[in-house]
Amino acid sequence: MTDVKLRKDAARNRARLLEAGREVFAQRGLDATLNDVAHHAGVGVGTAYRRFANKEDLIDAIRYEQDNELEAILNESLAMGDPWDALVLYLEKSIALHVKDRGMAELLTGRRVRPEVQDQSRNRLAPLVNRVAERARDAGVIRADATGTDLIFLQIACISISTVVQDGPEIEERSDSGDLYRRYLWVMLDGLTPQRADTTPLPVQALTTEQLHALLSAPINADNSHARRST
Amino acid sequence: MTDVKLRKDAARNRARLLEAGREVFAQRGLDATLNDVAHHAGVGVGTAYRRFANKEDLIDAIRYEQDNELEAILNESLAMGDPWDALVLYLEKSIALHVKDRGMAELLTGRRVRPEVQDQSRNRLAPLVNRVAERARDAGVIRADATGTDLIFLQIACISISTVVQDGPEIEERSDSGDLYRRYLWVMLDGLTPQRADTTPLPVQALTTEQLHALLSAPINADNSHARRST
DNA sequence: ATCAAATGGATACTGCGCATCCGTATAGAA
DNA sequence: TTCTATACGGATGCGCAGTATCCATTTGAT
Repeated sequence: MTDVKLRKDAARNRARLLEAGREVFAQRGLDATLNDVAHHAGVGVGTAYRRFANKEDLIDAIRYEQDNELEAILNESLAMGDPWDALVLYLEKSIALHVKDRGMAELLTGRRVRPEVQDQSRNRLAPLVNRVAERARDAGVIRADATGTDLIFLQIACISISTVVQDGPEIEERSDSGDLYRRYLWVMLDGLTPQRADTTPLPVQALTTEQLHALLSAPINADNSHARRST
Repeated sequence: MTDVKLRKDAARNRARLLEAGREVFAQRGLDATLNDVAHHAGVGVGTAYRRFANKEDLIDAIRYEQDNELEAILNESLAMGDPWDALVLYLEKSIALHVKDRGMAELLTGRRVRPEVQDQSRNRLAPLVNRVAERARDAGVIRADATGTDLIFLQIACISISTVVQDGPEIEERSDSGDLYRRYLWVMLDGLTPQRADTTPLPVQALTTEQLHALLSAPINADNSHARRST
């Protein structure tokens, strides 16, 4: 991962920048400046640009760390005996992570990254997510047509709700509303339950893992937040 | 609404601009330029700025029209005999509208507007949404603790999912994936069902209408897309 | 002691969205 | 038909924000 060998101070500053990057991006989103990160790290802008050629590089490095955390959650989930509890643990923990980290959320929700990074990330995590879904399905605790991609979209939904809530002001007499997304997480979990599956089949098929991947792998877009093809 | 009296050509251009604004914002989102709208309307930029002092004014005017459409859907829903069908009709139609209109979606999902406009819009629509929820609740087709604000967040969730899907490329051999959000709409509808309500109470209370309103009424932010308080 | 490596931060550059300005054209009243 | 207030078009100026560089100075390693 790290290049060859760095001088002691250089290595220290690199670490500081990574740390600062995580904090700044978590709080202000990926639109934060590399200059911002440098300041937050107590380091000159020049130094920042020598350690990471551009913001994208820093983001890639951070993403690698984040993927480790997600993988840990998935492994913890898969180690559990009860498939339902495993499913719940994964969703709750993964979503909580994204909700606390705006940058991470943007990475999941559409922000384009270098395709190789996207691919690597996916190859590592997707199979685990699929297995979580599979176990729950085989155990009959979720409807038979539920898939791993459903879990992803379910997360996206919850995170989006949380974003809307967080962008607003603190609500009077109820500042704990950062939890609100959990209400809808549980509505959806109830909806995944097999009970009603026979009476109301879902109107649209789930995406396959490949389709989801294709969806999230559009050509990298220098422009950040909300790209859109023009007419 | 319209000022006093406009010269014939001026009135015509105003109408064209409104029309063009709807189209452009629907397609490219509210970040599109007033200059863009002017060109799309086949009108000079100067004309655009004479009819609408700034982009915000144009958006307000458009929003008024959109609220009419939403109100129509709500009335159609409330006129139906079956509360469940009414609920489904409202959600399906309202979400479909937002999915086809990126600007409208941004208006619902966090984009700040002039408080008066926000208030007016809310005072018109919120009671109707609440009534849709109330009817379904009283009929026992959704869990007893479901509220109108739940319907709003459910919409936000679906719209967000759709946004993620749309921002990606067309999926091979399945370009109809614009419907994917409906899969999750129905998962959530199943989740609202009273069946499981007794075994698993939701972990977080719904917001009251007032709380939701407070949430969506942050001080107007000149900056658009994704404002966030800094440290 | 020596020097390659690293540092900091002022600053140039670039691109973009907003809005104005003014010479020209037109509606519509007299 | 004449006349003038109104409207038109679009080139252009302004300001801002993010990116990245440059270079005089300091620091680490041998």
